[in-house]
Amino acid sequence: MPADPPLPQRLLEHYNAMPRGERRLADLLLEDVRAVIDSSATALATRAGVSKATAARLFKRLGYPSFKAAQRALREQQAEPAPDRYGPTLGRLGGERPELGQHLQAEVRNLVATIEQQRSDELGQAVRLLARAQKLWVVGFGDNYSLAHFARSQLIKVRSDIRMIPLGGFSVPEEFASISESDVMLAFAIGRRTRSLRNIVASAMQAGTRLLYLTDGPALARSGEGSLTLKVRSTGTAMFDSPTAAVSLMAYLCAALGAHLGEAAVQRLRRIDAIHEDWGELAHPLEA
Amino acid sequence: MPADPPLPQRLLEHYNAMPRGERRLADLLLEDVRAVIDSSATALATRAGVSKATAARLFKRLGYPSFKAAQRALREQQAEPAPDRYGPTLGRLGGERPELGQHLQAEVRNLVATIEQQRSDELGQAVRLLARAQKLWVVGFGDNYSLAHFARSQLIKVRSDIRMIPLGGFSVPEEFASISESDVMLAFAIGRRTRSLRNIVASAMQAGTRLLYLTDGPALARSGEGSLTLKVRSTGTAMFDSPTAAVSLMAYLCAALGAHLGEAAVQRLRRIDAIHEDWGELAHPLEA
DNA sequence: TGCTAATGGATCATTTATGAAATTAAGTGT
DNA sequence: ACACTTAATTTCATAAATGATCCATTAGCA
Repeated sequence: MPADPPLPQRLLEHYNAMPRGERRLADLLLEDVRAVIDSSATALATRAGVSKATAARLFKRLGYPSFKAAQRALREQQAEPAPDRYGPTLGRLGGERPELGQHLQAEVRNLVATIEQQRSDELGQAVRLLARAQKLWVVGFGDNYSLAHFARSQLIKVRSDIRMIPLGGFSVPEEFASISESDVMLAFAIGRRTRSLRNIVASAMQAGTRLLYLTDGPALARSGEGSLTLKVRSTGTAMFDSPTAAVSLMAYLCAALGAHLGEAAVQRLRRIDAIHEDWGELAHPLEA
Repeated sequence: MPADPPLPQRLLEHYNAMPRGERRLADLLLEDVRAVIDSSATALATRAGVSKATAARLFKRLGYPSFKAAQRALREQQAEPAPDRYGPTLGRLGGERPELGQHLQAEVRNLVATIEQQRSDELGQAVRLLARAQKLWVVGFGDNYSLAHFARSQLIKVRSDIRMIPLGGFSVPEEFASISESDVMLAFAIGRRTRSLRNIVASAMQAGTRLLYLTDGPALARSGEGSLTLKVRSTGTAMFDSPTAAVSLMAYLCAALGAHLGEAAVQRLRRIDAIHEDWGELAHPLEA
């Protein structure tokens, strides 16, 4: 019943005050608190590249009397009712704010897992897809729309001919009709997958368009020839999933595409900046 | 012509290797690079709560021969014709894919710094703002549109009466006219801030609307009564900044709002699910 | 031009952090 | 109950980090 703060919380609270070595270990734990439960202090220290002494000190700093005590406490916490998803919200109603530390912990895990899971050659292939597409179709329905919008807003800084689906209030099939074999479709399928997505993906494959498919679910079924699935993790702590890792991966891909395109991309960026500047001036020539 | 990397890049690169004091200063600079140009080393050190010596050492670590040299270099970069954010890219052109590991590290740093920087009472206040607003105006221009869209798509799952600005092809002032004192505006100001944003924020304040302002820059100027600025870090490793941390913070806020609203939110979610299901069935009753 | 104030850079004494090794505690098997 | 093993904790010498202080240089000003 004492309900001491969970580990991620404590890590956050003391993060600033930690010296380098301890921070190294803290970073590790932020990625994976379970490690404390499973591993020994020695193993932990080794994994983080610090000495056992440092590990001991960290747990003291966090307010535990010792590593052992911390481990015990955490094991107990772990054993307690495993609240999950909507259920718990119903259960612990009444304005209980979810733990920030938990959130961070989950996000970091997602991020690390997502990024580490990527195969270098696949990323390279993805970048090439994005670069060589004649037209690029960015697809995101429902909750995926924001993600798609983000992707497009970054990609358009670096190359031209990018279409968005769905577009404004326009009917999808009409827009989609102009897709061709030399195009590429970048489709987002995080969380709830809609009918529309399945339909359009199916149509695209039928049309022979190559596909770059970002999902937190299973890979594309018949992903043959040129199509590619990138998996991301989006598990959230409370109520909703979080597209953070997807955003991050997409940000990376855009940067990578920029680097890939090289001079062309840079020039495009410059042009965009110039126009921005002009417009800024034109709109309000009075501002300081 | 050597086109040395800009300050934030360097800061991130060396961040892990920095001892506590230098890190404190680095954090300050990541929030406000301009400080180097404007302030003296002494002032900087004082602001960060470290000694001059530490400041000097930091700049040495970053690869500059001295603080002065760094300041000079940065002033030049700043003064250059176009905002040369892309300079470095030009330097290492030619399809070099940016380092995945670096990206990940930077993202995690941003995340941790962003989350850790939030004050619990402010987050609580933010949630209350979101909860009590009669109407909620979600504002995001330019690159911030995706973010705003994401925010709205999550928030709408949990409460009603959320407006989006800008909306479709509609003129902003016309929409905005109906704002009232009992409303709240959630405004995103990551990266490039547009005229429109400044205008609308100014108008909102004038109208007495409370503001929740998410930014990677300086806080809102006259943030009196009820308005609130949440700072996020968005420093990217290559070419573009990354809104990852902002997305994550927003995801948290939405979850927190859900918890805050409690039963009401859960019921709303259920209703939404039900409708989804109905529609799904109705649209394609044949699918497995 | 010469004086003053301020700023940056370097030095060094002090504090703090760190790992190797010694010590203690907790098991394990006999 | 007794070695014996293994892991945690403490100790301590060393290394690193830090800030106060001093000196040199520059900028501002009369």
